[in-house]
Amino acid sequence: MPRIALEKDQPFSLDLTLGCGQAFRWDKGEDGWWSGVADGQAIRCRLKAETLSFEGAGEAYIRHYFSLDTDLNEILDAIDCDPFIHAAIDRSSGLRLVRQPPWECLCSYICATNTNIPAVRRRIALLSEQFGDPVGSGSVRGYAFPGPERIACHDSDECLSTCKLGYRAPYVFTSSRDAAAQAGWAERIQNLPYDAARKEMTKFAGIGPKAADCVLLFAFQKYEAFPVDVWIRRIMREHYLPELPDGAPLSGREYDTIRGFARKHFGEYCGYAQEYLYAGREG
DNA sequence: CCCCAGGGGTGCT
DNA sequence: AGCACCCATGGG
Repeated sequence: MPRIALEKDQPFSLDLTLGCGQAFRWDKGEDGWWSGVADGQAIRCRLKAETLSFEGAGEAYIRHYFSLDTDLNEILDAIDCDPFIHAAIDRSSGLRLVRQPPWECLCSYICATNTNIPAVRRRIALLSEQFGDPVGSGSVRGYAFPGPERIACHDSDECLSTCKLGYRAPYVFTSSRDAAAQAGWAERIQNLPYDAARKEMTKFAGIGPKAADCVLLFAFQKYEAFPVDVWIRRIMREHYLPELPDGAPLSGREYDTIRGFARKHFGEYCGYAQEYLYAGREG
């Protein structure tokens, strides 16, 4: 079993990283091992003391996926600018943003509109079982997330009817056609600055400002992105922007107010601040 | 039965 | 441009 010895001064919590809701394909078994599929690899891993054990992927991929090359302390120092975020950082120390496969991430956040995390996980699992290839062997098995062409090759979004996507099915289908038609879309987005990348992302069907910010943060490492959902909005109103309305639907203007405040207050890594705030929701 | 959820598209004004 | 309304599904 391959292992990675973590550097002493670099905090890393596997539980917080995989359990915070940024990725939808990981499960923690009774034995304490996490299992999931990423980039067509069925992976099992466990963190004990300062050692990350893993199988199913190469060391370079594991380091890349978990952003182990990122100096987390530098980022946390940068966003640690008030007592509330300081407490959130203390509470969730070691949470890292992973590097998700772009297409899977895009699809995941189309499926994440107006719903909850368990339902999103089910939809992504169904899509993988329905359209993806079985991968792995022995104790590590699963289904690869299907490339866009696996969905785009069908005649209509009816092919998605078993995946419980509801009104999101036509969005997934249209975005599959779109992504399949332009092979280099992810590299193009990756090479754009945040604002331009965000504009490009919202051209995909079913991707609005919120979903675009999630994909930019979780798949493209655009740490200036600050996704605002009902939880983050509540936290920001209660702790930073008391003048925000309570109860009314979140308008585009209010979204930009919150996003703009966060960018100025937390700085260029405000996306990391968002995830630490989100991880501490409900308590 | 209810209300809520990591919202976006459409259409009206 | 800003706003109202609809969307289909699942969790609690």
